[in-house]
Amino acid sequence: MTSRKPRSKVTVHDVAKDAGVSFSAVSKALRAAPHVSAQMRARVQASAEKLGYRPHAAARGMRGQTYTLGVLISDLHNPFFAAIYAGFEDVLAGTPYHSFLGIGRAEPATENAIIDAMVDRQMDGMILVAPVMAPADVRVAAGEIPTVVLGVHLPEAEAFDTVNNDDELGARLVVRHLYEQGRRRIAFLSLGDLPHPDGVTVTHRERGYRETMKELGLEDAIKVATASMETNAIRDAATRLLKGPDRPDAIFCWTDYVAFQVIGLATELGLSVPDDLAVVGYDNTPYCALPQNSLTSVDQSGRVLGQQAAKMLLSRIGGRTAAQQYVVMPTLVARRSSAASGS
Amino acid sequence: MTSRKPRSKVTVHDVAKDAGVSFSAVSKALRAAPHVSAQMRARVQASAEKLGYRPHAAARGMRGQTYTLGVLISDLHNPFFAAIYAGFEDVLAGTPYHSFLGIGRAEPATENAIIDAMVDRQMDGMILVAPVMAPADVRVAAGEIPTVVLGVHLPEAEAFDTVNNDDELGARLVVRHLYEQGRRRIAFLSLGDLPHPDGVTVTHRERGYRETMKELGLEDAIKVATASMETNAIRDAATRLLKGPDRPDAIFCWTDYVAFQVIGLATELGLSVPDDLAVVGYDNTPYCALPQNSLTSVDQSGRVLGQQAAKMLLSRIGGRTAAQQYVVMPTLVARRSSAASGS
DNA sequence: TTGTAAGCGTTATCAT
DNA sequence: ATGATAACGCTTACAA
Repeated sequence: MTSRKPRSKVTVHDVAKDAGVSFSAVSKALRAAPHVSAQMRARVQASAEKLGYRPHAAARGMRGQTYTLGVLISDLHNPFFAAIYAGFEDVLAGTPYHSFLGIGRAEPATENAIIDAMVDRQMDGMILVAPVMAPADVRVAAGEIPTVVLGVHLPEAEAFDTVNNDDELGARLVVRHLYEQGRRRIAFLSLGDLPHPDGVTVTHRERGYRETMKELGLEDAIKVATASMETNAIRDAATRLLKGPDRPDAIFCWTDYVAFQVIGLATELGLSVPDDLAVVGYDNTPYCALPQNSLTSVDQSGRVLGQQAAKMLLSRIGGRTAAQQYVVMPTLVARRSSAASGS
Repeated sequence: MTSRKPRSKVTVHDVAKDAGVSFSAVSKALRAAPHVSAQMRARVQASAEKLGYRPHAAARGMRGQTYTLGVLISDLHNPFFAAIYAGFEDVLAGTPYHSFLGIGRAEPATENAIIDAMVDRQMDGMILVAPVMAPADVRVAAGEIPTVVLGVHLPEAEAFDTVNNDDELGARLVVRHLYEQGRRRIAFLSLGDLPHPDGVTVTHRERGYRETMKELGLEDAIKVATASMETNAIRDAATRLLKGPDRPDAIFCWTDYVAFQVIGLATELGLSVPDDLAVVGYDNTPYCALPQNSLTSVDQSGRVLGQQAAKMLLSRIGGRTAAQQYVVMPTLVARRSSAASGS
């Protein structure tokens, strides 16, 4: 049973009066600051509880912390981010912090504007999830408040921490799996129009793809197509692949949603998945498991990534200054979409 | 080209010194307050620009507005909310306001905690998207800051505005459409375990379903199953429907994701969609259009809902006190999943 | 251990 | 039209 009490604008002064102590004692007692007797703490807490005291975040922000963390997410559509955020909340649940999301729409200008807004609001820290802004700008932003970057490889980072899955390895797993299933003409469907491709996950996935193809002696079969996230762009790029010469017998898509589009298009064109065409995605979002997709995908355990990012942010807020890099190993989840052809 | 300048902690005092005026003049000039000469405004703006001045939101929050709006969203997984948020941003783009999201996880306690956090941070207003908390608590919350509720029917609302699609009509469209396609044993797969079902969209959809079934003389065929949003719960409920006696020839699912699960399960059970079973969803999310789903669904134009909610919130912040109710008409988007059987 | 006092950067109210 | 001054509610030295 939850029930809201109307906020009564109770201040430290009111609590102090009720408890019969000074207002600064209240401030200390409530934050469990040092040099406060247990007796004092008990009295203050009782009064605060009774009056329904809630600290005024703006006032706090002027001198101390706001207990607010910002999370910049590039795209609200991708269900993978929901998993990341869930992990984030797992860790924050036991703390006095609250988190709020800003949506960056995968535009550098928007991302920068949101970061400004977070800094202006004196947030205690922020997590940037798969930002597409310039790495140089990330560096500057991280100089303003404690920052953890998730989903961009910036190993030379000093002012902030990074959390990633090993995208190159994920791509390697995919290509080797497809090879084992008998595929040879394996194409990679990548993300186009990236303003700052360096370090971005898709760039690393492409590298893993290219290198593994070479290792397998398939250098001549390397084929990379690109498309922005608009439905039509994906459709056009996939159509060119499937109707062009040397039709691939497998398409590795940089993220699941693209793979779903490819499966749909292939079906429309009368191609059987997986007999005529194997399709693989990345992120292992919930839709992959649906039988009509049954999409092979790479799982990078978003929840763990989110948990790790939150832990690192808290420790950085706690005073750590040495940068940390966390990398989790992805795993391949094989489903029908990449079964051996003719099986 | 966007480039971040390091935040230099420039205050109104610094700007005042540079411009050679008093700091209070700066405050007024920058907000375009009345009784400020054009000359003064120009000088102040020039200095502010030069120094990279950015108002300190926490300090603002203590006296005036924070220019921060909160958006409470119940579930990050549902791509429909992305459309709503896009509409919201459409309107906010031309204003000095920034919006931040809190994720309520469809739990009343979490929702209340987030609203508290928003109020404590002195946000200027909030939009609650499909909250599941008690209507009484919504009322109390709305008494604290300007509020617009989207996705809950509360026509008696006084302290806040509401924005909705006509869920009852949406359900009517679905049932009549299925009837026209020759379906007679039409089941409704609803959401279970709702702590406060009154006014919630799914409740209205169920009502529309029941009433239309009666109007069509199908009262005896009314069958309502419920499932929470967990994958297993949906699967179990759908299995009971499809393996039980009097198997329905159509299932109307309260939201698209449930419908995708049903399509998958039906396929697994060897049932043809739409020949053996028609499936219909609600929200018309992007996945509906994929050929492997080709899901008939009800479009409630989330973007328009979001735009409307934002406009109403701004006008309420601007001083309006009379409550407003906005209702948009949904439309049915027919696809293969509900085609006439045997066609 | 507790209380006093000084800010934090704004906005708003008053003189001028 | 402009400038000085008093809040806003809190944290944090510093004094008692």
